[in-house]
Amino acid sequence: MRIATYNINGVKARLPRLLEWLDETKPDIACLQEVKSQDDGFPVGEFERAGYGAIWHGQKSFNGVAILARNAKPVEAQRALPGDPEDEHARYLEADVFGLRVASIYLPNGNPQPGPKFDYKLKWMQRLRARAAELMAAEIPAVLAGDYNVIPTPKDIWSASAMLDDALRQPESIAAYRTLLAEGWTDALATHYPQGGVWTYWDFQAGAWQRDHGFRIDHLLLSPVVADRLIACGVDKDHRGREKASDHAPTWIELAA
DNA sequence: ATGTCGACCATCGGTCGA
Repeated sequence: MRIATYNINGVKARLPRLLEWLDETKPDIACLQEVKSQDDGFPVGEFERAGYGAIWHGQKSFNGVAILARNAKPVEAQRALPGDPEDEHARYLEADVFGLRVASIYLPNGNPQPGPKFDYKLKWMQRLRARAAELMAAEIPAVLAGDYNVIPTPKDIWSASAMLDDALRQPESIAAYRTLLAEGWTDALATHYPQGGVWTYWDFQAGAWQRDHGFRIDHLLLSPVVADRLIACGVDKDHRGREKASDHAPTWIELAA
């Protein structure tokens, strides 16, 4: 079973590319972020024609997450991260599908830092930790997939000295991410590629793609029983280089049946 | 230092977020 996460940066602008990717790679589950569409503008019919059931949490202009499943409809388990009723951002969706609990996560970017956006990011990460701990305590087989907006180590960016002032590399952001790992979650790509050098994002600016100035911020975190089933993982890098591509590449894991 | 892109409002450019 293949599970992918893909920050698509606008579902309407990327729809042809997205349908092409689904057809070429046939993930069983696809977690999407930065849908950038209101609920009623989500192209559910296009996905259904492609053989994918979908649930989504939309928002005008920004954010927005979705979960697609091949020849199945995910059963929604949680909409929005618990812990702050005043948080209106559409950044979290959780569903049961194919015997797994799957979350699609669009973690706040947090720039500029310091500032209120960075404070929001760190509070959001505390809430994610609490939710993840609930799933862990209940021993639910789970995959927390998405754009974490965290560069976990210096091996996860093209230059160890790049972006040091950025919210994605702050010690507080990295510590919050590492706390998840310390509590039993497995970073699938980090486990499979300990040497690093695997990117999932290349900025649109400054020729970052052409220079391979990327970094790794799209992560799949696996609960223990799911980690035991991990047989392969990777990044569909060539999709980043196509016409009208997102600035992220699809990132995936393969689980033993 | 800068380089791009999508959504939106409301046009044909500016603003925001990334």
